[in-house]
Amino acid sequence: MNAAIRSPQPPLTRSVEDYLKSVFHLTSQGGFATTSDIAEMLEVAPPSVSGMMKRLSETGLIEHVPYRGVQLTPQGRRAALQMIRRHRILESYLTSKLGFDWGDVHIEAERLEHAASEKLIERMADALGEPRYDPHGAPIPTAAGEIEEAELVTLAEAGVGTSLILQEVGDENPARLHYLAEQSLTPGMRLTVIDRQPFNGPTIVRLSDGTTRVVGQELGLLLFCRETDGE
Amino acid sequence: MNAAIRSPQPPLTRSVEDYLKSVFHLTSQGGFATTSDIAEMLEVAPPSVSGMMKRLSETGLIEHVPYRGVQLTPQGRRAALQMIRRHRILESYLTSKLGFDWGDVHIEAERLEHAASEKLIERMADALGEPRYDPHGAPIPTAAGEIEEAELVTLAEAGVGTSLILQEVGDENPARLHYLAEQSLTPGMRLTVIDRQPFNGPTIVRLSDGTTRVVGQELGLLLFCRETDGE
DNA sequence: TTTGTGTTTTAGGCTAGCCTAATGCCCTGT
DNA sequence: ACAGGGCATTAGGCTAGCCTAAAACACAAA
Repeated sequence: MNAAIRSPQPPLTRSVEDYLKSVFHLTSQGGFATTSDIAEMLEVAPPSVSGMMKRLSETGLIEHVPYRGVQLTPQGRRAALQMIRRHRILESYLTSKLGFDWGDVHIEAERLEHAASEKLIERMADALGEPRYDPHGAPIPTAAGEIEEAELVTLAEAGVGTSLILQEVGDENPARLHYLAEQSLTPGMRLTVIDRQPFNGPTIVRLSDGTTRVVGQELGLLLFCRETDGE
Repeated sequence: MNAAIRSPQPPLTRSVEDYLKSVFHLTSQGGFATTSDIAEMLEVAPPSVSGMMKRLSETGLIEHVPYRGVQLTPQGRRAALQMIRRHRILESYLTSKLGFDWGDVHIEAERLEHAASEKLIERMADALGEPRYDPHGAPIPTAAGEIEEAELVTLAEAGVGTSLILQEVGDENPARLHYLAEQSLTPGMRLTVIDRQPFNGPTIVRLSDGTTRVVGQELGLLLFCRETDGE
């Protein structure tokens, strides 16, 4: 039927792309993303989310269980992962090729990810040598839509005495990132947990250069680490 | 008055940026940009242009003479030149740093120019060594908003016997650009006009390598050249 | 001077996305 | 078992930007 021919994937709007990313992040630990969580993440009012969820479930990008929340369909997940790939490749490119600070790249990538073509992203990935992690240590989905899922522990909950490698900084706040970089708390750093103060107190770690750091709980919860006892 | 504090320049929307660019291009030879010319350039209906012109003249970006056309105010011109700078820096960066074909960069830059920050553009310009011309030979406005205005003659109207340097290709059509590149008709090329057929016929030119090209009027009108008799 | 033609503008309508206010649903705590 | 609180949804409205159809205008030609 001639009339039935329609674009296989009517291009998503910027808003839709943002909603999909939010749902992806909010459901990455499983479960549903709630209306108010999405609203908070995107800084819109909850009714705006309800409206959008309705549209997105009509177009098959999400599954909406009224009064419970939403999850991505396979199609929605694919679109979300594509956006996350774009975002992380852009962040990587901006830092390593254009001298951007790792605290500043998020906001820049946030705008560019909606405008960059597939081709541009792949050229950038190519120029970078197909990076697997972005500047914050977050895994970059492949062009095919696969993403690494590692079991990481936050520094704030790592056992005293364990040896760790700081894998990922789960934050995009420029001020916090700037501070962490000053403290050499960047992905790849080897850490040993020396001590932790009680009552959600700070964690004391030794770095590979022998110096120590005192990391409060707020920051400790953002530092995702891999245990490396043996090595 | 506290309440009177407002952002000095409420950020322009994508549409507004596009309209300003159109008006700039359409008035570059002086005079007014007409509603229908703008409509054609932006591929929208004339009433949409009327509506936008009304808004833009209220915000002081253009001067609207009803039933006659519009011109940019100094403020509008500044904004337009900034967009054109962005566009041309992006085109330059994409071609020289990311291996894009000069026929493909226009469409990519067209989307990125609305998303790229000032800072990104300046980093790119810096990485390129502050280029003065884009890949098509068009002058890049300075960050301060100045643009070179050269007196160029099109190949189709250049006198037989004159020596020329191809300065700028006034087209963004990928197919035509691809063809011109194949023919080595790219900015910087030295040409000598050998002959021209009557009745808007083709121009025959000799290139610096001694080979000749037969350039039809349609293409000839897009090749802007500088005369170089003496040198 | 009037008329005709083409362009511009006005009128009225649509969608995407956002908002606030009002209502509806779920679930927990008594 | 149900009352209340909190979250989600519906109702109704707004702006930007687009559209088509109708009206207004300018200007040239008769």
